[in-house]
Amino acid sequence: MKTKVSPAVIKRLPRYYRVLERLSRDNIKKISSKDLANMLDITASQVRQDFSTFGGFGQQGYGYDIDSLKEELSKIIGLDKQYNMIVVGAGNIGKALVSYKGFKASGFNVISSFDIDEKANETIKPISTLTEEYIKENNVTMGIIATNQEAAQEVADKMIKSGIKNIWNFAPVDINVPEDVVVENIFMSDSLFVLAYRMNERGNN
Amino acid sequence: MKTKVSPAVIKRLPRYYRVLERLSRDNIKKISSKDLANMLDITASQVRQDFSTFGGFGQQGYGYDIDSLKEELSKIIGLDKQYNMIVVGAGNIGKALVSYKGFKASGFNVISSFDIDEKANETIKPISTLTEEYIKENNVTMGIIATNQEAAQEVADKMIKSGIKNIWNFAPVDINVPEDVVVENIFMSDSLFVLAYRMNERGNN
DNA sequence: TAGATTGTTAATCGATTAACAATC
DNA sequence: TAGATTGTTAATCGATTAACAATC
Repeated sequence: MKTKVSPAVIKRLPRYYRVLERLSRDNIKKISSKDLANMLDITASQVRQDFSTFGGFGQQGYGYDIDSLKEELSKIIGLDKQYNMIVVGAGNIGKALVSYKGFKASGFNVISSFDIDEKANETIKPISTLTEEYIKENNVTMGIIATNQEAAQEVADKMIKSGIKNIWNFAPVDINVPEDVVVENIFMSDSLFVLAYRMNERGNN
Repeated sequence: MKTKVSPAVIKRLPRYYRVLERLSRDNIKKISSKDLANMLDITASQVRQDFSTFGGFGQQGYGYDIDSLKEELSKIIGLDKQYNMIVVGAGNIGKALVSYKGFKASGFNVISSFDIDEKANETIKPISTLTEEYIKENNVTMGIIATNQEAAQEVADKMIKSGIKNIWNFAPVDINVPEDVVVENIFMSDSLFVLAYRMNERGNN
């Protein structure tokens, strides 16, 4: 068990988990690093190296027990916990996140939506009601920014002031936060631009 | 000008472009690698190294001219072109992508939506009409998969059969494609899981 | 000219892969 | 037991950073 897990390893954890979930659903009991590596298009060496970071979950001559490996990864990532989240921004992305069932199934609950335009209604609250009290009372630990670029920083500041320390940002801009706040970005247009680059690199019209 | 640009560099191109766009909008004329690096939380050395991959756009003792650097990056990424895209999957994500104005502004046009459930209407076409002829006639070069996990592979196959060689995948599953097809994934839950991991690592409740 | 800052080469750091003894 | 496969150490590869001569 290392004290500091490398970012490269952390980024692979969800991918391992995703594959293990499928194998488990298909009632497969064990898998070798070689076979798992093949499924993920990486090397067996890397699979073993990665898992050994957390102590090693395999058995020589046998491989890895899928259910217990999945269980271990689930704990490592923190999927054995519940997360209450709020989303700010009631555009299409915001709505998509609220209605998507997959996150809820993993313990991520979007408990309410806010919007900067004070178009309050039953489902969307005005942002003025996003307060420290609200965050505490509802045990909110994650905030989702689904606003446009312009509003993102302001919304982040408001979240942080209310006590949120973990932010999932969908606005296409880097936000500045104090050191103790964690931000994870989904920059869709960055991904689209990379697709365009790779398309042109290959002449894939 | 290197023949093969490293993935790490490619991934940074959209970020450079994003910052340069803002600077240009703010009417700033020049910037040094040092200042640009500061804005992106990377080193000045990396900025210069990255740009020199493409030939070097700066001037000693001066820095980089923002507008011309932005122009160069735009060409490198391929933002001087238009891209016609179709999206398959008319759930929330699909709808969000269709309605988002930001992509269109960069030359990415979602020209139509399809759905596997043949709930055809004026805006959403039945997937049976996604044919080679349609793709050719409408000059479609990118396909977006916004279906659930189960349908993703089938949709990818159909896209490829119709002649699409570039896929932007939002379904939470790796899809298998021939060598000449480019796939760029947005795995939202992977990002959320990484956020959870980092939150727990820091005890950020 | 003198100061600033690039582009590039060399050094360092981190991540991936190979190899193999340990052992189920 | 013999074959399979792990966990780990060492070697390689790739990416980042440092340093500095070139030059605007």
